[in-house]
Amino acid sequence: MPVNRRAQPEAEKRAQLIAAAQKLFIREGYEATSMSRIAKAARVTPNTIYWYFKDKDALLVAVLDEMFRASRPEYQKAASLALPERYVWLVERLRKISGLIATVHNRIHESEALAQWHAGFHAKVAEYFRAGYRLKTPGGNLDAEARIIAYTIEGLVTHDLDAAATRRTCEALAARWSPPTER
Amino acid sequence: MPVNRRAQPEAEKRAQLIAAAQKLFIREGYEATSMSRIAKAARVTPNTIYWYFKDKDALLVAVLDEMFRASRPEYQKAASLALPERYVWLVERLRKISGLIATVHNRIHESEALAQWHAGFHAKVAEYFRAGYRLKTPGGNLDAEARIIAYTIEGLVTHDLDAAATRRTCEALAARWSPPTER
DNA sequence: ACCTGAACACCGTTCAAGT
DNA sequence: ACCTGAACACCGTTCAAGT
Repeated sequence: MPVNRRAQPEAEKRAQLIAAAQKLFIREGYEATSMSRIAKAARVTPNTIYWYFKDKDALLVAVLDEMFRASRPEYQKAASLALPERYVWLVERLRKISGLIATVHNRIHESEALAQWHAGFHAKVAEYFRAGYRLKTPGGNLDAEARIIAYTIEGLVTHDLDAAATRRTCEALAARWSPPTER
Repeated sequence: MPVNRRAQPEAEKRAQLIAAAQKLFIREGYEATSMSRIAKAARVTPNTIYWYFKDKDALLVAVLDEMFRASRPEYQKAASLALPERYVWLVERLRKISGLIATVHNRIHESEALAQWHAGFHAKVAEYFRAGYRLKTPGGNLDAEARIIAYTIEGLVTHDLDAAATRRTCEALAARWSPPTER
C-alpha cells in the first residue's frame, strides 16, 4: 500500500494552499475569493483543494488557526505594554483582518466547524482574563467585565474609527482594571 | 405619458417585496435567500425585483429601514424600563435579527448603500446617548462610554450566551451610568 | 493516494422584447 | 411604465476516470 506518491509531502502542500487562501481571504475577502482563484494561486485545479479540505469553511478554519499560531510571538511581546496601549495595539492589529472576523460571525450559523473554532477562541480569551487580571472593584463580576472588554475590542475592530477616538475608548475600557497580578 | 398602469400602486408592491424579503432574510439568512425565492414569495419573476430595487443590498437596506420604523413604538415603551433591564430587553430583541446584523457588518466593504445605512444607524445611537444620559464619573469621556455600551450590546447579540450571563453583563454595563436626565 | 476534466445545480444580474 | 423569458458569467461541490 503506497503512502505517499506526491511530488511534495502532504504538510507542505497543505501549507501552500493555506498560504494562498490566507492572502486572498485577507486582501479580497472570503466571499469574493472563489475556490478557482485559490486553486490558480496554488497552481492546482479547484477540485484538488477538496482532497485536502472538506469545504471552503474548513479551509477558512485552517487559515485562522495558522494566523493565530504564527502571531503568538508578537502577542507575547505586546504583553509588556501597559493596559490601554495593549488594547490599542490589539485593535490596530485585528483591524487588518476585520473582514475575516466579520465573516466568522456571519457564517457561524451555517458552518459547524466555524462555530466550534469561534467558541474555542472566546474560551481562550476568557481564560486569559481570568489568569492574569483582577478587577479594581472587588465586588464586580469578572466574567462580565471580561466580556465587556472583549466585545468592545471587537466593536472597535469592526467599526474602524479614527485613532484618537479608538484611544479614548481603550482608556475608558482600561479604567476598571488593575495591572496583571504578579506571582 | 402614462404614469401608473399597474394592478397595484407602486408603494404597495414595494411593501410586498420588502415584506417577503424581510421574512426570508430573517428566517433563512441573507445569503441563503436567493432573489428567485423572494420573487416566488411575492409572485413575480426574479428580474421584476430589479425594477423596484437596484440590487440585493438595496433590498436589504429597505428591509432594515422598514424593520426599525415598525419597531419604534416598542422601543419607546421599553424606554420606561430601568437601565440594566432595558439593555437586556434590547439584547433579546436584537438577537432575533442577529444574523442580519452580522450580514450588515460583513457586507459593509462590498456595498456603499449598506455602509451608509450603518453609519447613519450608529450616528443615531450616539445621539440618543448624548441627549439622555450622563456619566457617573464626570471626568470620563461620554462618547467613549457610549461606544462601550453600543459595542457590548452588539457583542451580546451576536454571541448569544445564556440569560444569566447576559443579565450580569448588562448589569456591569449599567453600573457606569446615571439614569436619564430630567428636563 | 493523489489529482484532473467535465459536469451539476445553483447564483445575482442584464437585456431585448412584450404590453 | 412595468414586467417577462432567456441568457450571461459566474459559484461551490461532486464524481468517474486517470496515474
